Amino acid sequence: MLPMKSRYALKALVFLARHQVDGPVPVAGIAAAEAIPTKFLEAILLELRNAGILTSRRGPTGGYQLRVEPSTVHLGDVIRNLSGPMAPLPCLSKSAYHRCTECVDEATCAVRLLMADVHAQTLRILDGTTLAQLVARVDAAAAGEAEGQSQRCRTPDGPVSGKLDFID
Amino acid sequence: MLPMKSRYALKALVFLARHQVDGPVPVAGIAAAEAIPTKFLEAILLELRNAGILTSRRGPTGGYQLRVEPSTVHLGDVIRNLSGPMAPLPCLSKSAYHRCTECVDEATCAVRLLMADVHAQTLRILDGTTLAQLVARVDAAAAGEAEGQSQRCRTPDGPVSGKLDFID
DNA sequence: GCAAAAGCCTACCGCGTTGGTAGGGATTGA
DNA sequence: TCAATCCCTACCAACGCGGTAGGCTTTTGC
Repeated sequence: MLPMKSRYALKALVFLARHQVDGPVPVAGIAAAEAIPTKFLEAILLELRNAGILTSRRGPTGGYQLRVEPSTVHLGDVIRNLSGPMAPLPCLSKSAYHRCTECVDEATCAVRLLMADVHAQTLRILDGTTLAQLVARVDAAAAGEAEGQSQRCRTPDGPVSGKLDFID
Repeated sequence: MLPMKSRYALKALVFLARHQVDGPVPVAGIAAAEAIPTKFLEAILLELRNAGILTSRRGPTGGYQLRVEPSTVHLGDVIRNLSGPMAPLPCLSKSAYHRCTECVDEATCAVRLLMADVHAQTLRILDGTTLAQLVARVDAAAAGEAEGQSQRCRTPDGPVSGKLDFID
């Protein structure tokens, strides 16, 4: 499960990308628009600021604002900054690697071989997608929804999106 | 993070696939070979038995044994049975779907759009890989290791395995 | 210069899940 | 009948998650 912290952060970033021209947006405004607990969001935006993604201004007319272009914000970094490494096994994390105590031989560990693929695909998507691309996809989805789904699957430079039909 | 339950289960299944001909294998034997706490593994194998993947026999010469062919065991099902749905968001799970309370519009939710791809790829790999294939990959890795890595990347009908170089 | 609006900082906390352990009962083969 | 093995119930400590509370600091507008 993706932690609430990361979910809220992504929503807030999309919101801020949309309101770039408006100057600083106060936390309360974002919280209200996206239905996020205000004080919790406060802590999240602070972390994003410390990560260099946002800037802040205090006092009336203050608030948060993107520091960099949406096209340079990689979503994997956002999640990593807020919720730590995404590796499904400690032995697959580069930034926080450590051996699985139970692993007899890492090179031939079945679990590791399997999850390495999962991890690679996850990173390909999350680090390969920027905030700008995500905003574009939301726009496309909104357009498709409004126009009665006439233009489905218009995912720009999009991921596989094949017709998978697995459970869960 | 993949829970220990699922990791242990996968290791045990690979072990059992290797020892199919030996008849039932006692829990203690698997636990010793794979460095898994015995009583914990006991509970796990019981669940796999209730899921129809294993059979058991009691008394001396008893133990656990695969009930079905390794080529019919899909690893996604193993993980689901032991650790529940794998969806990164509740609104992406088919078996345990429920709306995110904070989600204003599900169809245009940025987080959902993004994670849907991640989830699809995860399912493609985990539900698309069988126990038999996993055993084969372990063998291939062991062979490659022994032969001084002369035959790398021989992943049979394998996943992408491109040269990704992301952090974490 | 003062009030109000906003960000910043520290501390705390209930709850559920994870990763087990303990102990014993039920079966079954030698 | 003994011992190995599976089966079942109960319990439990530790940790992370998802917040909440309360106050301090900076800045703007009047």
